Amino acid sequence: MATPESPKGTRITIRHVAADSGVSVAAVSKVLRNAYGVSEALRMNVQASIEKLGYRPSVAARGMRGQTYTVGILLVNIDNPFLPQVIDGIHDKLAPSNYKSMLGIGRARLKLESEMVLSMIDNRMDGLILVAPMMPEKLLARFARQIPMVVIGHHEPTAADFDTINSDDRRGAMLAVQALYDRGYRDIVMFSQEYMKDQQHQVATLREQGFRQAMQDLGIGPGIILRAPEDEGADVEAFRAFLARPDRPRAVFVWSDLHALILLDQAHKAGLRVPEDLAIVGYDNSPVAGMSMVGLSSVEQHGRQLGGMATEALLSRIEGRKTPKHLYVTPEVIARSSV
Amino acid sequence: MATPESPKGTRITIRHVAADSGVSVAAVSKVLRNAYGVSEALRMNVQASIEKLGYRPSVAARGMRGQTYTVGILLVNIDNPFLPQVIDGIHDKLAPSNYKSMLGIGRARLKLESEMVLSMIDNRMDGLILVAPMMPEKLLARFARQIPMVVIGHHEPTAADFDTINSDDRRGAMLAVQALYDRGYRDIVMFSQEYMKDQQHQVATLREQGFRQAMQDLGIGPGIILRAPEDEGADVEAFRAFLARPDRPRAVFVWSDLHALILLDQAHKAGLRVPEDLAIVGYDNSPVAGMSMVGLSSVEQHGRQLGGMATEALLSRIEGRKTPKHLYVTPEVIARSSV
DNA sequence: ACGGAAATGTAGAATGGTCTACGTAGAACG
DNA sequence: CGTTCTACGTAGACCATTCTACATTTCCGT
Repeated sequence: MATPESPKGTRITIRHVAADSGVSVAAVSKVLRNAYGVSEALRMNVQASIEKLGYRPSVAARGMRGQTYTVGILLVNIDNPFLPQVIDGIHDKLAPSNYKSMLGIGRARLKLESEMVLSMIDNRMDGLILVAPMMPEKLLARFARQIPMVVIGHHEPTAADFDTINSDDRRGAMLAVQALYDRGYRDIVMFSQEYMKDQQHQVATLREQGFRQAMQDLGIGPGIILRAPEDEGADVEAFRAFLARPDRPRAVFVWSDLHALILLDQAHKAGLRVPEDLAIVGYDNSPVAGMSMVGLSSVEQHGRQLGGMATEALLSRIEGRKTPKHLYVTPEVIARSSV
Repeated sequence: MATPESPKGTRITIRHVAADSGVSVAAVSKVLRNAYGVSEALRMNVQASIEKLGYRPSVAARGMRGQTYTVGILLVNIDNPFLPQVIDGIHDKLAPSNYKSMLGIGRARLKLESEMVLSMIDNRMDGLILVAPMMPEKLLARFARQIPMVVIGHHEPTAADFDTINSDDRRGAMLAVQALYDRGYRDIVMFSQEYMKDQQHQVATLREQGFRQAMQDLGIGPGIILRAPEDEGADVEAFRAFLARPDRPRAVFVWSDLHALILLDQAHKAGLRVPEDLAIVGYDNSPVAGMSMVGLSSVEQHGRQLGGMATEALLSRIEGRKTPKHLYVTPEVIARSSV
């Protein structure tokens, strides 16, 4: 199992293996790729040499003609609590295959994000999974034409060149409103993502639609949507101002746990009782939400499942599938002490 | 700025650039690498063609002979709150250089961890930063002989083939004890990592040493160290049992916030008042700790700085430095309502 | 104006695999 | 027993770059 020392400081290549097992280089290559036309005897023979010499194929060399057996995963950023589950889901599905994964972090910046994708293409990766990317459909489509691609957490239901796997965000928002309604709340507002161009297919937008829909269906108003700025500090200020309003509604649906937690924190600091003075429902069901002193109600997205489905889609796409898939997972409200 | 469509579905290579600008392939290569022996005129000419054609060098092909300008970052796992800061620190220092980064996740499993490192070597990356790796010194050293390497969050002060960048964990533990002492606590225990072989240089071990040292220096006993099992569920049970003990000490220093938060959660569930019935200090100063309803005191490791220093070390090592560096950053206690 | 050094550019091998085309041996078939 | 087919294996081109020589030009000081 351990990696033997390379004998002479020089790396072991496919040629060494071929020499050791007394076959051609091409034959070894075939064994490595499980390609057609190798007898069991040859395979065993070559495998033995590979183990003996501790040979590992160079991904770089492979990439020049064939596959690299590496898939790239692009994350919006590293601290979103939604991500670990998704990644676990991906890794679990990837483990039995002989594919590896490499991650890139977009840091929620468009330029960095596309820079990372390009870099993954430069690395000749076999396919990409983008998690909650910020880039517009046009850019996604352009990249997708160069490499098999699956997108999680970004709605693009008519995209022809890549697959999308999403939680049903409209549904999730509706469930959140329903949960508040069931507990007697009627004056409900939503805190959503800061407005940005090109966001018609962002998850936040879908959640806004679900929110409005539910409010209307239940006959409790048009559904007022507020937006806090994204910058550190400004968001806190916005929440504080909201909490200080004399006409403050008694219930809030926040588009992400990250922000819901800040709101909850501020409410706590302002001496408000939760849920008596203010009820809150977040989105993501992050681990922190479950702590007893936090008790934030939240919408569970089943990230692990999303990751698994995305991986299956990607692998089949690498195998050659061209027709796009656009799949959804139904979310679920986890009610805690904040409602 | 936008990437132009590749003209014929076939990728643009250095040859196209050479043809377009009317120079040799080697000349273009020189421009790309900022190599010696290119006139300003040539450089401008070639650069223009590169922009015009939207050429991007293939990392895979580069890896076959030269550098890939990619550094690999290996993380223990994805949900440790200590990591985002470190990664930000790395990225900030990497941004001005023309290096890119790719991440791998070890999922706290030794086999997976070394598998990832090997994979990064197979990818011909130029260097590696390992964050809190689990693997023993011997394995680290073996890898370090194959690729420039810097390790964060793993003490190996005598390692000859790689650098280590660490928070001064002994010091951090001592500061934590001191903080509790200053507030009048005398019966202090430590919750540390589950015992594992080969851990003499793990951060937890150093923190244990610091804890014992401080307890002795202050003359308040030998310093009792408890260990909770790592598995989900069992740890909760262990904490609950601890809290139920009739002779339970009034103050606890926990080796990581991840566990401190679980303890705090259980204390809260058990109806204990913090800090009146139980004082807690954690380690990592994770964002959650700062929330007002959590208020966990914790030791700040200055992860961003660690990441930055590691990156500088790695780049100089890639440039050819061989003599090892072993650097430390002094931590700091952030006192909150839990003490 | 001359000769050596420095600056600039080029040709072609090298890198470590994969893939296409093809040769060969044995099996099946008539 | 000859023919065809199939399974197995091989030779050699190929991928996109870097790097090592080397050739050519320019620059200077004398």
